[in-house]
Amino acid sequence: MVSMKDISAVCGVSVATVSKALNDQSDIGKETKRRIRQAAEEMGYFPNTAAKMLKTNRSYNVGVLFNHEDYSGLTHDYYAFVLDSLKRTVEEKGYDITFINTYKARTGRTSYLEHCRSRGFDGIAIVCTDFYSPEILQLVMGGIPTVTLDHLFNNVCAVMSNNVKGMEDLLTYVYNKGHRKVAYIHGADSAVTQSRLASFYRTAGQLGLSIPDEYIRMSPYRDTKSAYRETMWLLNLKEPPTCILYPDDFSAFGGYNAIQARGLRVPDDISVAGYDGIRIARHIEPTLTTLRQDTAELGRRVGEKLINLIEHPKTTLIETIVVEGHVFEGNSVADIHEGAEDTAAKRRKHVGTDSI
Amino acid sequence: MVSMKDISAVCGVSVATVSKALNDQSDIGKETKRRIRQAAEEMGYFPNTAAKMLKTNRSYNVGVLFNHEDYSGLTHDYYAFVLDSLKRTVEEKGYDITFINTYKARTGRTSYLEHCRSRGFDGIAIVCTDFYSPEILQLVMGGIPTVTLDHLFNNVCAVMSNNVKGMEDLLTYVYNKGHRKVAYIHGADSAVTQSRLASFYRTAGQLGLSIPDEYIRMSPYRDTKSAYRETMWLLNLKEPPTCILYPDDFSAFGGYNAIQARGLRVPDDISVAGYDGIRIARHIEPTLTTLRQDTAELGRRVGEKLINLIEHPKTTLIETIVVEGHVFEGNSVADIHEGAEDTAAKRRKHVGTDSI
DNA sequence: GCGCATCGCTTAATCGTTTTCGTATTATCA
DNA sequence: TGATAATACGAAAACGATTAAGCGATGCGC
Repeated sequence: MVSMKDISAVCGVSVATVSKALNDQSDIGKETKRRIRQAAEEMGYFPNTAAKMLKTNRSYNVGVLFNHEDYSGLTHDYYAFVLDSLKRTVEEKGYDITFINTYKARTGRTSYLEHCRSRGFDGIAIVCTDFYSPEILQLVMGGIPTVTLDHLFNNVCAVMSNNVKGMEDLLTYVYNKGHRKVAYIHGADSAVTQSRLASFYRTAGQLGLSIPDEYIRMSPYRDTKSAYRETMWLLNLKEPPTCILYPDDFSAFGGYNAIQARGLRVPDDISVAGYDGIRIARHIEPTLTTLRQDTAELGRRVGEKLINLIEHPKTTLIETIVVEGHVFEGNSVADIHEGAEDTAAKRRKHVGTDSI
Repeated sequence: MVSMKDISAVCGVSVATVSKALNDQSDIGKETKRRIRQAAEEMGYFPNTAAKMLKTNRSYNVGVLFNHEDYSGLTHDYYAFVLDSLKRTVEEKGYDITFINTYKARTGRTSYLEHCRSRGFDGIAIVCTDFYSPEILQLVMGGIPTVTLDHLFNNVCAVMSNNVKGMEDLLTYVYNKGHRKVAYIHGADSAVTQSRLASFYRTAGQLGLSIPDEYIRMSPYRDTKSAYRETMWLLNLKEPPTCILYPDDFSAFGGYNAIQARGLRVPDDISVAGYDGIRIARHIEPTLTTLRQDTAELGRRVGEKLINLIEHPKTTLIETIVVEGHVFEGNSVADIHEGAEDTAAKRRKHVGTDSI
């Protein structure tokens, strides 16, 4: 490990001079600077981050919180894509990403905040966790620049996918396709679920849709089995819906299965829409119509905001950034307008009809 | 940020004593140790990792290389699950995970190795990257304890999914279901592809299967469009296969689509098998029969090996660890034994038959 | 020629730890 | 009692960088 001292010895200058030359400070002669930089290059010098950190209190490292009880968000398409984009964004600016955790084999369990302070993270991004745990509250109050994803704390920057607009767009899309009997299987209770559900009701009202209570069901996120059951329940109604909205794309596939098991077809017999826009949804037939959240943009905005907070703490606004999604039009929602030569009919003609 | 100096002042001892007390060294009085630890607790002390690192040359931080040109492995189910497991494993032992990258906004681009040395990683896991780049070679030769996933370097520990056994099991499974005309769409050239392909040929030979050249096709990993085309090509053969093996599960779904577009059904008309065992494959009907790789075990073994290398460099074997997968039996492969009351027939009866 | 900036570099302190070596105190034993 | 050993603690150097302050040399205006 060649250090500045080694370079200073070789070049016959002091370490201070080396430091300044390498950091491109102004009070070093041109020629000296060149000599030093060349020597550093030749000797294979690279700065010791720990020493730099100790001295400057800057780590150029941001912590990312990404824990869930049972599974880490890594295995969740939505979060993984956001993280991927976040990673690119901060790396381009010279920051590294380290996962925040709570283990400490040698000293026993530590809190998230202690972990972050120990590591000297310049900032933290809270992407996926149980936002209601007191430890998280302690963390966001800890004074380290912080950005959260899809959750709002007082006085903390947040980047949120626009769930209100998203649900509005999705329901409106379905409405415009002629659907009047729309069921919504929503996810387990959370801030996100609340927004979507409220938006669903509001939009339904605006569109003049009347939604019977039995059309609103609950199924935990990403639980295909449960979505299957709820779908069956809806299909068994005296007056089943013509379209079902799901908490997420995974669940929508659970719906596909139930519908198929009943000998029905998507979208010919019943329409389905998901939420998220995970990759696979575009590769399975019938491709899923879903509200595609802009994960690339979400991650980018989290990263940019965080770095702004770090580098310009005074002038950076504490704000909530809202990122829009859009309806990805697959072919899981049929156009059922009166007499419409709809896709379902076209398909039926093409493939030949069977059951029902 | 309360430091040891603060504690020493409060307790009326030297910082050396504080350090020893906190590190549970033997040459400190019982009572003093208690006092110091209590004070540290009350004052909210936590060690400054940078200072510790500088002094001890240990970071308790491992670097993970996880880059691909176009997408990071994060968005890839297989790698994401491995990383998830790796993360748990090392965190339990008190290590953090930081992504290795190659940006350095302030000093220009750096090599992977420089980045690792700068950060002082105790070890590195190379999970997903272009193993043939010279920079990777430089990295693994850099003298930092290293474990690679699914790639073999000289004198470097590796954890490998058993592709030979995997393909053997999968093909044998398909054979046992009665299939004699088996096509294999393999992935783009790589060590992994080579193993699987070789194993495919060898196993076919052992089973007495003759595989016409036209049954062997190539399609890049996870490219559903390409898999679609290749599937079409196979279906257009004078004598199409009864079963198609795909490079991965994503591609298999591309196959599903082609088969469906032809008005055929999986598995009634043609059987399909994937590779990987990504989560969604178990939630789409017909559920995909696939070689499920044991991502949890793979990640765990990478983590354990790496920490052993770090903590016991002398006594830890440089070896290749092979992890077995297993055939996950979905219902995408039909039993086509002569006269078998197979699932396909059952399904046909149940659902009612249509086209073809 | 004198005062004063400017330039280019050095000295030395500092960040928060760890660790070696030394020393004062007490205990042990012949 | 005096020598020795064990115990408990402190002083100080070191890790590798940054940075404020200082200082000699040069150039410039008057």
